[in-house]
Amino acid sequence: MDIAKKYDPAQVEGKWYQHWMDKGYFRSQPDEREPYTIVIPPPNVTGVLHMGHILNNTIQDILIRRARMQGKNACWVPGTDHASIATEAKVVDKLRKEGVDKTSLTREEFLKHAWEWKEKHGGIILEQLKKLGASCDWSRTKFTMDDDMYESVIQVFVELFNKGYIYRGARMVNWDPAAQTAISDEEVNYKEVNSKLYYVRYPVEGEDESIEIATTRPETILGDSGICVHPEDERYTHLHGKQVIVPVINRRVPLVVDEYVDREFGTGALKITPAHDENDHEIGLRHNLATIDIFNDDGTLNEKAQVHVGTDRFQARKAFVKDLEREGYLIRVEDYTNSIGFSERTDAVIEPKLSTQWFCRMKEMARPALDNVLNDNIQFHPAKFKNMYKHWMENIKDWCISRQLWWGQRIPAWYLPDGDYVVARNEKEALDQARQKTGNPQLSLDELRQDPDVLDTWFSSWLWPISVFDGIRYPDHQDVNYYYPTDDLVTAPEILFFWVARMIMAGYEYRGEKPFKNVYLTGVVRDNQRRKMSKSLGNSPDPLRLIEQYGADGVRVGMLLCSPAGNDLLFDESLTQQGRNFGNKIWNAFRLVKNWQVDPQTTQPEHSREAIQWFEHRLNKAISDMDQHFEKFRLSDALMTFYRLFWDDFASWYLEIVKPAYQQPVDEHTYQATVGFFTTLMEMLHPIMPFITEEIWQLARNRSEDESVMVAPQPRPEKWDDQLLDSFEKVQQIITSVRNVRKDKDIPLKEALELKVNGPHDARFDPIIRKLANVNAIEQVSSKMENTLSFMVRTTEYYIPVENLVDTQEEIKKLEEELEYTRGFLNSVLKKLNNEKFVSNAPEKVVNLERKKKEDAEKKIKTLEERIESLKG
RNA sequence: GGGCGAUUAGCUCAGUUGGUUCAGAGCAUCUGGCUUACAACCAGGGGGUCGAUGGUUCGAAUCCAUCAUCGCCCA
Repeated sequence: MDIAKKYDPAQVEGKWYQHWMDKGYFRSQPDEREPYTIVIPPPNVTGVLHMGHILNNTIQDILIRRARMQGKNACWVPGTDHASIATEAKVVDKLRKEGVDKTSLTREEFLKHAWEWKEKHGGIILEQLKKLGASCDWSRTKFTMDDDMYESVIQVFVELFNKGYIYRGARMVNWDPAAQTAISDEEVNYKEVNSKLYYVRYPVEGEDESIEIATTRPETILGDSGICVHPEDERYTHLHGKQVIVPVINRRVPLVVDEYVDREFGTGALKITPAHDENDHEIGLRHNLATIDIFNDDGTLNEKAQVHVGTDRFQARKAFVKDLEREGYLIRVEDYTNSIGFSERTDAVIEPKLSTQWFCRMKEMARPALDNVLNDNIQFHPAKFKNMYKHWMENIKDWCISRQLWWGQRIPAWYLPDGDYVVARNEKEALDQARQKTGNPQLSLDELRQDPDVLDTWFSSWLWPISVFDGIRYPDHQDVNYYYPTDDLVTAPEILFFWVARMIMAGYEYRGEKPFKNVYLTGVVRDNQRRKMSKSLGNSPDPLRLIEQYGADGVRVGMLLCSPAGNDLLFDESLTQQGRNFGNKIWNAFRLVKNWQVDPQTTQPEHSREAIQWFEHRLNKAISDMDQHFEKFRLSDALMTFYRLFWDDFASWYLEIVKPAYQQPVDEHTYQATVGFFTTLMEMLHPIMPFITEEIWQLARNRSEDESVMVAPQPRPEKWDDQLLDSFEKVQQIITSVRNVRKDKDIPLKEALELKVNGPHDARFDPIIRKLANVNAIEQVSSKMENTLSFMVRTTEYYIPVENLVDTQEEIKKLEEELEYTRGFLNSVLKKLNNEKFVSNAPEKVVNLERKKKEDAEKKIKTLEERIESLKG
């Protein structure tokens, strides 16, 4: 067989992916088998593949492929979410470049553009995942704005509203006065800026004194409706219950007490502007203070400010400071550094603004979501995230679910002419309700006005594990009954609250059951300087380029090599290279085996027979180790277990033992066993490196058209003998020692040596020692030997007789060093054994071990001493 | 400011309920090799008082306390 010297992933990967697709191996339908289900964390429809996706989807693919090979009915549902904010921003941007202003379009016209954009760009990321080898059931691909998904969201909104969970309320939003829209917290960039801290005096009514406050935003004084001090602050105790006069505009406001106030900051007195500060708003609510909104939407002052009406907020600040100064209220100004929010889109300073929004009550739904994580019905990997989750869930706030956008599920609320509203699944139901509510059967649809806002994208994705199986609209759908609850969710800790927690809530609310059993939390992909990978830094490699260069298998391995669960991972391209090198190693090992001539007449050498036995045991232990790693979601460790098994045990030891001499044939037994090992190894590795394993698995034996490693059973461990493995380890040490002697004394491998053994020695693997160390005779002796080089493995001494090469002084020195170390070791053991408390308190097993150590050490010391004695002659 | 977590070899990390020569792995590094599967390789070697201090214990990388440094979340 002619096999390329270097493995070329590019020639292999596309071919097999197509083959798997053609065979329908990714497809899943409910049947009598046990299901294993993953729903993909839907990537943003605007997105392109980045390293985070590579990590996340590599892990999911490993899990799903492994489950499939374990005989489960594996179903991985792919899809994307509509990402209302990001997508709308992109579409608005595109239109603007074409000279079209969003405000000149109707909602319908705009949405048409948005859908066009989605059709054109929306599927890119899923196509890219195919290059990675992702074995999703593509026939199930979902999008959060698909009709059925849209309908599910609306249904949930209506139902939760009817349950009393959804309500309208006031909320402080991040207002961008330039774009004149509210933006999310994620779109606010905080920057440290140099600003001023203004100290201002507020006269106390009916007293001859003033109270002093410090503020960075003096213009908001115009919206003040109170002054607040700490209840235990003695400086102000005498003022409790007084009224204070807001400077310049002379508004009378109460002085209230609240523990929120930091006595150390500024003067310990806080001005309260409920309309323009989140915390002030809360204090205002607690103390029934007025809410005075002094800004227009464009950031200019309105008539409620009373002065400087129509002036921009920053101009107004300057002007008002002058007013304060002129009228003697300004005490002093200090330089000050604080953190201010800027709009990601327009770079305008964010103005906190009160607005009416839709909210979803969280308290009731949070309860089961918290309990079932705390009691491990749902497990987080790593478990440390439980604490964070608990803290968050116990302090959960209601969820603001409305967004001032068009791209998304439009809120199914219709306002009546009198300002009241109805919530319904559609216009017809809304009208019916409205007529009932108003008692006016003549009311027409024209008189109703639907809420213009859409729902938060998370309000779609929290239903994802249910809605992709159409379980909201049809709770008895066979798909949802079969696949739900799903098994494992793989996602980033950043969205533990936004998404994971809410899915758990929706799961219990709608199915009375968890949405998944395990949550595997990946880290953040960073560069090797610990910087987050980002477009603006340009420090993220293009994943598709990496796949082209190193192969999907190589990229997958590279990703896993640096990804212990939950830790950030410092990605470096060299890891991908390591992955590719590993593929090449496997490939060349296969090339070796495939190029052997098999001769049925040749009898099996003893060393091969023993090696096969050993490797069988070694393999079973490795399978078991890998199983345990997978069970604990320690994918990195599972890979490393295999990596070492293949590279060290299989390639460096096993193959070197059974390898026939140059141009010699191999016997049938050994060949079959070796190919069998290869097949098993490929099956073990397949979930991690799907492509190369398929290529080799197919070439290893004559396969029928319908066979594939991806649907072959995953190897299960049989019993292994630890003692046998231990014996082999000794053999490895012997061989390494002989190699060291050769290197030390410059004895080429071609020159055969003799080996004399003094002490306990299991001769079982002697044929292996003969072959790998090129030893022609291994002989037990009972006395010290002169004129030999020596080494010890455990308590046994080995001699290599070599003429003229023995440097006695050097030998003695080496032995003395070892003697010294062993004496020290014995000493530490004796210390323990002579300790009455140790012997009486420690478990017997531990004490016995120490006794064994003592015996071995004493034996070794004796051997060494005698040897030194004899060398010294 | 509140909460959570981390600190082990040059780098990235393991180290399971305290107990086998327990201080480990991969990479990097050093030495020697093109030995016809593989230089994307082979054979060997070196390297850490487990962040600091104190405590509990017969015994601590592991448990407790304090401190230092770093990170994350929330405000």
